[in-house]
This record gives sequence, structure tokens and C-alpha cells, in this order.
Amino acid sequence: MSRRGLGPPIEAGFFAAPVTEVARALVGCVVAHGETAGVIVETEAYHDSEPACHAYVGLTPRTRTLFGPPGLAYVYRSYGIHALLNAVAEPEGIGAAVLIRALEPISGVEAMRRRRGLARVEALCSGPGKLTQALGVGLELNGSDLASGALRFHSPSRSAGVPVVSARRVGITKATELRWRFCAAGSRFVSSPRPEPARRPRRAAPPQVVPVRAG
DNA sequence: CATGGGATTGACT
DNA sequence: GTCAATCCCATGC
Repeated sequence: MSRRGLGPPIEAGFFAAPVTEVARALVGCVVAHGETAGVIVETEAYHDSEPACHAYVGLTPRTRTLFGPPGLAYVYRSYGIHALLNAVAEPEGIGAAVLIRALEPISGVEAMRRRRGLARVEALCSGPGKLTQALGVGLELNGSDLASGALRFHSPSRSAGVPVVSARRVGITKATELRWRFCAAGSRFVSSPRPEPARRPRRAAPPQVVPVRAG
């Protein structure tokens, strides 16, 4: 898949919906930057009403983008090292965004390998810091428009229709009870820890031992 | 102005 | 499993 079979860029209205709906709907969409692109297989939702969200503290220089209009990129530095990519959601004035946590690479794989220094396709974008490195996404894209900027989100060209599973968010210490992580079921491109796989029985269910009484 | 804490990753035991 | 790298910025004095 080297040629651009991408659908149209996603318009801002898509991102104005409740952030958990946007997070779920983004699984299967495409992120493109330069020659590189990938299908989103894992997201997380963040909202200013819960303390794991940067916007929980209110409007500050750091959270300015989060409170901005839907459809912007919110890119911030994590642990001093990694750039993490989010899509701003909900109407302007509400601090909410969807963290992009993993992609299935579909274009520019050689450029990704070069930037990551790795060969395995499954390892190129299987984490929020990994995918920004693979796509060459940096802090300079914070506040850019995902419909018209250098970094774009696209609808899937063919509807993937992959089932999406929800799980607890990764790497946070607050509001851990919320199941606001969304993963493409069974994808080998999601980050660790993997969500609980839909477990099919390894063997037939053990026979239920029920004392049988006569009568 | 000093401090501390991360929406992580890769190397190592 | 443990741990350090490294920077932005919120908070507190």
C-alpha cells in the first residue's frame, strides 16, 4: 500500500462530539504526515472533568490548545523526551482531547524504520512516543489544524469495521477506573499492556460437576 | 526563583 | 521485574 488511498481529511465537526465517542470513532481512521501514514488502532480519551487530563487544572499556557476549537493537534512533551499526539475534541472552551497511542503503518514504512532504527513493523508505532518519532511529529505541530495542516487525520477509505474494545487507560495514577482506552480488537500493533483479549476457551469448558440426586 | 512530577521508552537484572 | 534519561510547566515560597 504505497499509494495514497486515503479518504478526505476529517472535518472539525467530527471532533466536536463527546470525547469518548470521538476516541472510539477514531479507531480505523488514518494519520498522515509527509510520506508516512498509519491506521489508528489505539486511542485514549481525556476530559477536563477528570484529574488525569492536563486540562483539569484549568486554562494555562500549557492547556491553551486543549481548550481551543475541535480538530486541532495537541502535542506535548512527555517525560522530557517524547512528543505525544492528541486530537482536540468537544466544543471550544471544553478541555478535551484524544491521545493517539498506536498505529498500524500503511505508508512510508522505510522512513519510519530509519527514524526508529528498527525493522519490525509491529514495533514502529506501538506506543504514543513511538508513533510520533516514526512519523516525525514534533512539538511544533501543537495547535495546528488536522484538516488542513502538515499533519492530517483522514477517514478510512474503505470502512474497516473492526470491533473496538475498551479498557482502562495506561500510565496514569488518577481516574484509573474509567475505561477510556479504545483498541482495535486483536490488532498486533497496539501498545503494551495489551487489553484483555477476547478470550475464547482454550479447551472445552470443564464439565460442571453437579451432584445428581435422584428425584 | 526552586522544586517536583509526569498520558514513556529502551536498556538492563 | 527495575531504572534513568530529560524538558516543560504548575505550584509554592
